[in-house]
Amino acid sequence: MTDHVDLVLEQWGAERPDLDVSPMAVIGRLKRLSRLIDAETRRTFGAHGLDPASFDVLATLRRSGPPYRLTPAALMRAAMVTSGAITQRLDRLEARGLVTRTPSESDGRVVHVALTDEGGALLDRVLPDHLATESRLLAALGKTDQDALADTLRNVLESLGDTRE
Amino acid sequence: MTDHVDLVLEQWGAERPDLDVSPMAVIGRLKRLSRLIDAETRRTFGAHGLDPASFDVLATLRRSGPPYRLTPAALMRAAMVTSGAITQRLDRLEARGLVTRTPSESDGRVVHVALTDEGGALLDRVLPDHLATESRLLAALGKTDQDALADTLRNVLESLGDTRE
DNA sequence: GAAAAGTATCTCACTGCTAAGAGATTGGCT
DNA sequence: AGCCAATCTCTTAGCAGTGAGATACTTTTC
Repeated sequence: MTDHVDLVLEQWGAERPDLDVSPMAVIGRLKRLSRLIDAETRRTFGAHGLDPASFDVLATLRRSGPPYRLTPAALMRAAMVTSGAITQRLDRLEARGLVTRTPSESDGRVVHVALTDEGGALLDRVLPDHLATESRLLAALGKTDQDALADTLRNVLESLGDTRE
Repeated sequence: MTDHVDLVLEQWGAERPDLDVSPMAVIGRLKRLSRLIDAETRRTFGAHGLDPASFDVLATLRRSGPPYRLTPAALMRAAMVTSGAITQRLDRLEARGLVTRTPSESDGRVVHVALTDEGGALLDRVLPDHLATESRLLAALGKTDQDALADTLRNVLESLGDTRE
């Protein structure tokens, strides 16, 4: 069977046979799959009145465990976005009462972002649906393939410096 | 070794041991890797005065072969973006003289987008650098692993309906 | 051959991100 | 103690995308 990227590779092979375009077989597919995943998960979040960015913040707080509180800097690193993006995400979530911002007592530069009961409850409602969507997206692969895929991706991420924290 | 997603999985395991979060091992990594790839390739394009969106259009035209001409609708499908995004990309590229827009003679609804000599020359300058960047991003994997990864990703893409055209 | 359905492109309001930098605070160094 | 570099959060301008829909043209159906 062949997918869109196979067509792309054939086209390059015909037009630029002098170049080795084999990295595109992986990177091109990662990009396309990423877009598909994004579109699908966006629908799931939308059904609960959320967008991927808001879900990401709520989930990061939720999985950090009690007291469900992190700094904007920690959220920024977890989400791989700029500080400006986090400020805006928090503005939206705070306006909806899903998180609170409190100045730190020990460090005047720092703010503590905490999940409200409402925010936590909303996340717990969305999470099972989200996991079902993710699972459906990977349904074509058996458990062994999924594990192998995760391992391979971890190797690449580690080589690029994506470590814990 | 462990990466950021391993930490995420551990956290969910502690906070919500009732849920099966294993799909995140794959999907979470795809998302993070995609962001890293995007940031890196953006730098390569930037060195040539391009952005990923512009490169994408130029490359799609270039690999389509002579006469290096496609419709906005074809570009839209290849890039997986909305028609509005393509219109804006073409506005920018046309203003820089990298593509031309000509109304179709056989179908009044259709426009032909063609690569100019300048656009083709620019793409041919960027492409080797871009391939080098992609290759570097995957340097941690051997050829066998890369092939296996490409195969697995193709399986998933096909299962989601990502076919040739 | 006229009406209805479909297709292609573009427009526009809105959203969310980045890049650059400002302002405030902290901690290490001398 | 005092200074300087580093850190943290927020601000702002600008950019690129989406979603909904307008417009124009073509094809199908009766």
